Amino acid sequence: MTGVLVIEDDDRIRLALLLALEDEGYAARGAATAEEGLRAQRQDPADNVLVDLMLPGLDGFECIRQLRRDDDVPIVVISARDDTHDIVAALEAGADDYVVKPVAIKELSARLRALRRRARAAAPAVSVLTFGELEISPEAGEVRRDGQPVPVTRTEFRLLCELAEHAGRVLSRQQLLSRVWGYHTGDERLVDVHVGRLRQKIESDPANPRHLVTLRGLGYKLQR
Amino acid sequence: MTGVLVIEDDDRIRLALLLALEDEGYAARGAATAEEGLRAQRQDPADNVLVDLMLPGLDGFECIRQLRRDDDVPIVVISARDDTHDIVAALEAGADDYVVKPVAIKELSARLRALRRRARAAAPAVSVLTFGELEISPEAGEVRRDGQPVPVTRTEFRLLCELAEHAGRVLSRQQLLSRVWGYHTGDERLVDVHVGRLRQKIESDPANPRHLVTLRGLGYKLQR
DNA sequence: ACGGATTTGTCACATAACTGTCATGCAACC
DNA sequence: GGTTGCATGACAGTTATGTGACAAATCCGT
Repeated sequence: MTGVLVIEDDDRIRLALLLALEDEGYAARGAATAEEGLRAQRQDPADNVLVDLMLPGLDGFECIRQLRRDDDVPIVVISARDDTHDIVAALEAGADDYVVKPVAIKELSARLRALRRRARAAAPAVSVLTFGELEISPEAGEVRRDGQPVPVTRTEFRLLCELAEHAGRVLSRQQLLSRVWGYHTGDERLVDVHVGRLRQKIESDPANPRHLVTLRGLGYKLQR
Repeated sequence: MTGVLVIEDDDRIRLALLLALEDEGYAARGAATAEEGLRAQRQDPADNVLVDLMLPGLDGFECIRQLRRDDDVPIVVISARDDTHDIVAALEAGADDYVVKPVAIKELSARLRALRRRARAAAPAVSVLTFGELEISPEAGEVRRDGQPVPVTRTEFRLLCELAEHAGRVLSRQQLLSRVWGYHTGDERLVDVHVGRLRQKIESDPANPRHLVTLRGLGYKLQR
């Protein structure tokens, strides 16, 4: 089923849209603010996003930009204003289409379909981060060494991804604890243990790590 | 320079569009009939096509279909009629966008740009997804293993399609719940059960799945 | 509308896998 | 040489997953 996320602050309109979309066979979810919508999309990406321009807090334009930053999802603006400036600005910000409220659900649905037709094809090669003989693919949830899959646990994988995302930079134990575990306090030795386990799996000589290196007194970093 | 082909029978409007588009930095050409437009596009493909719906002879819808047959060019309909039926029909026929005359040239230009951003590298849509000995045909609603049809239930089929569409990527139980079942909350174990049943049917050794694999703590993925 | 067959969702349980803590020992630093 | 920081192995508690059983819901032909 195709998922749609509706970001719209007016409860009545949002609900109406959600119901109409579900009638059309979509799995529709709603968000009342840009922040909520961004969070929802990050957690469980929908296949389309509808966004109103006039939102409390973060406005629609900014919302679009942030959605675009880490996602290629088709974005349709639903606005009450039929104004060239707004339309151009929204499209420039990264939106794919702009419709003016009120809009017939059939039209909306057709526009979404047309967009997905485009988006699908332009699609997907799973991205891979490479560190010498190491390959890390966050999307595939997979780590390979010399092309061979390496079984890593969830925590190890998250830790590795975190380090890979900031390749070449030191991350302190505190930073890792907070980003990987969500702890904002806790025993920093925990990080050591997991780094150790990870090394056993991804380093050819775990005692003399080449990629996952310690910076005494600072933390760890992943290098090429 | 970006080329645009304008298919519009009204000389005044066509000329006005051509001039405005050139002002915007496009290399614009015109055609007064669908036949002429199709010929022009075949001979020297433009990067975008604008087409009016009301054309003498071959009408706009048919024109779009024929353009689509051998070309993946972004097509924008420019029509005088703001009618849901027309919009839906045009998009279904293969158009990418539909704007109502008169339209601000800045808006048109922005829409063209947004479309080109999406324009795909020609990739014929595959109707059968293959994973080793497994064949999944979403359109035919059929799954085969070594060429033999495998009876799967509707839920299993949707689940399989969802995984197949995102081949090689992990999908969390949440994502699957929301995309296959439309639940946005619920018991994640439900996914496990159906994955298990699916494995019984599509894996040669269900206890050691080769395609429908578990990523502990992350979710499931389908791989080749 | 009815009854049987199929499908779906829930539950409970077994088990394998993972996590965090701790203690110990080594290495680097001053 | 003393101190601090780090690596590592062991271990027990916790969690995640696979699976069989079962009841509710749905489908389907009559």
